[in-house]
Amino acid sequence: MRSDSTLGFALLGLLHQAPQSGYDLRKTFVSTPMAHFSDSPGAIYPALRRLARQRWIAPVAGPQGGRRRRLFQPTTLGRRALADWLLRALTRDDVVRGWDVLMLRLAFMSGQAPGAVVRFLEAVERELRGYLDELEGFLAHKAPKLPVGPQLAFESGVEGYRAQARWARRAVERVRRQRRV
Amino acid sequence: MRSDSTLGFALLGLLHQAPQSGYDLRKTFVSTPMAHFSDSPGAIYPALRRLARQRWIAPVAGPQGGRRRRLFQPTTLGRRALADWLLRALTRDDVVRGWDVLMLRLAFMSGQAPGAVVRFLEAVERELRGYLDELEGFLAHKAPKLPVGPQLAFESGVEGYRAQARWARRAVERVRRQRRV
DNA sequence: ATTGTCATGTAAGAAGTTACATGATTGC
DNA sequence: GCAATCATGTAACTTCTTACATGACAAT
Repeated sequence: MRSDSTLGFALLGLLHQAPQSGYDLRKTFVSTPMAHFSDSPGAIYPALRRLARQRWIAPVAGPQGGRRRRLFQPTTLGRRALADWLLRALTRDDVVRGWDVLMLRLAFMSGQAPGAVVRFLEAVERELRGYLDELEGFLAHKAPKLPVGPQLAFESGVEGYRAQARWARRAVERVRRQRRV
Repeated sequence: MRSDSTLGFALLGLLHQAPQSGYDLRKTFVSTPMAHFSDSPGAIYPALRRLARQRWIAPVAGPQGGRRRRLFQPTTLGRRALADWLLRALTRDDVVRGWDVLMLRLAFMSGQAPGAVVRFLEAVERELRGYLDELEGFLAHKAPKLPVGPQLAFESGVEGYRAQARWARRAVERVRRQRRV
């Protein structure tokens, strides 16, 4: 049992920051601009049960009295699974089709081994440059023959990847500078 | 019956360009860089059956002999449904969370009423600017207090929306110029 | 006491994934 | 004849969505 949905890892990462209830997690999803997860109880409570079933999280004794709240906390196994997921080697596919997931991993990565963020960002930039080289070929030779609609849609994609590559470059420099201090 | 999954509309749009078989559509998905749809038969054939069941597409008599192939073609009802989907009014949510779907709509929009593409792109830019205004507020006041990871992840998002806004601006100008000729 | 909101949950169904199954046809 | 591949399909499973259900606490 070494896998879960993205939602599962998002919950695991948030619980790693602080033990919380399902209701707390839902509130985080509605009030936070960074990730676009659903706040539906039909997704969150079953996901929490999945995590609990495979012993990645466990209930914590909360404050007695007041409203009923079930607080959860990652287990040792869960922390290891989170670290594995965060530090997993990057693939081209992660960068091309899974940008949101990558940014989720980046957001949770601060607490991991020093240097992990730098290595992660360097890998992101490397894969992006590689993919952009492929795209430039298509852009030069085949894209001009397309109708306006598809052509614009394709260019939007290319511009997106370019922007991400620039962002990655600056991010690497910034994190390197910070660590040196 | 006025809805379907994104995959359903992608198939409908491709069938509108030319009657094809499920196998043809799968090949389009693997060989085309613009949309990242799955080529799995377990997704495509059931989706085609859904479309056929609600009378949006119908089988066409293909060339006799040769391999067995079931060609499909949109019905009048299906063409109308496609047009409705393509020309549907834009929401903030379409732009913020559904970029890929928007670009799919743009790619299929060439065949629709003249001016549709311009109006579409103008709406995209308008919604993007509005959302960016919201983001700038967060970026100035709350983002600096975040840890590096979340901060970078957030900035990546902002950079993405900025790039899309620039792209939309240029796209509007280009399409306007073309139409004037 | 009653009403609202907090907090957790479940049921039914949609859609996609992986993996397997099945013929038919083509190329050699 | 036989292997490869073309082409369609199905089965089991996972996850998420929408909508409803339930009860406990809080405020008045």
